[in-house]
Amino acid sequence: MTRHRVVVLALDDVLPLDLGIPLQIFGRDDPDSYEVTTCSPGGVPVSAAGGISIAVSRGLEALESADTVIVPGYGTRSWRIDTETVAALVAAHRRGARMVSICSGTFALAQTGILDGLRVTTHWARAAELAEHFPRIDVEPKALFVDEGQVLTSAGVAAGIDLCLYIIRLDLGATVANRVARRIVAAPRREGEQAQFIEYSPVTEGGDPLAATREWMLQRLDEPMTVSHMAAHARLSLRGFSRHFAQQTGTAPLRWLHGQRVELAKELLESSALPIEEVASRVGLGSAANFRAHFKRSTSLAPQQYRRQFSRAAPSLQD
DNA sequence: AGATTAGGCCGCCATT
DNA sequence: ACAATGGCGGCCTAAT
Repeated sequence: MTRHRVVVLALDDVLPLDLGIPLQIFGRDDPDSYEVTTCSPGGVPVSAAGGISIAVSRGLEALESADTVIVPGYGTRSWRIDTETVAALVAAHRRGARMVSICSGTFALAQTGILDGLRVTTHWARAAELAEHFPRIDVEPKALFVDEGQVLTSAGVAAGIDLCLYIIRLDLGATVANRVARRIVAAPRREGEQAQFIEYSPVTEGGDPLAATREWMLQRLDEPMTVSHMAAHARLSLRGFSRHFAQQTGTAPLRWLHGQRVELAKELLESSALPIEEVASRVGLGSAANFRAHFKRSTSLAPQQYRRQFSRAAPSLQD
């Protein structure tokens, strides 16, 4: 059997985690099945990640012979990609190559037009942005991953693992997929249509009746919110709500909310190039000035400093 | 930066 | 007697 050529397109200089996932999953153990390489626009060297040593840097011409193209998350600076990269992706797709994205990698595929009319997903914090810029795409914010046949997209990096395992199951069957899952210590299977937030909330033990209200709050982080609103949603008195909330989370409602807003802001700062004002409004902290104050208080870093810190090359992971 | 105002937090107590 | 509740008021925090 000829080997199936998997080409991972790196759009940032180094992205150990996202890039490492397909390398790990397709790259070892099954040398008879997959030949895995990386490439990048202009052939700029890419650090291997996750303890893998198979990364071979090539330019976009590598996409010409790919059977599967995987675009991992990228874009700490901007999600725009150049026209050569777009053309290479379009050509690969037209040739029949299977197109896969992980996390914000979906933004690259979106620019090529090959997602138009299809159901896709990306990281939940950026789903609205994707839908806004690419109105012809049907963005499914709650899926872990979406299989549209030739095109498969996945949410955050954890969902990228699920998608890669799913693809191996399609190609080589459940036995091989389960063996790979065991090797990388992943759950052998999570369904693509399962709600995406599950991976972000801690496991809820029994006796956590406000979990639904917290979830409801998380989905409305960009809107104004008062404790009265929360209490109304939970159908409790103000006093009762505060009391239960504190008991279940260890902090008061507003404090918890602020914490969540800052967490979302970190996500956006790391994974997008959105201006500070836009981030401020998306996380429900109103003006940029107010946002800065909050952000600095809980991270002791200004938003821009934080972003800079994370757009630098991250340290390589070992496995 | 300081003042203003709305809203939040929490101890306390009467009620259930 | 006990536990949970909900309202009140004083003090604190957030936001403009």
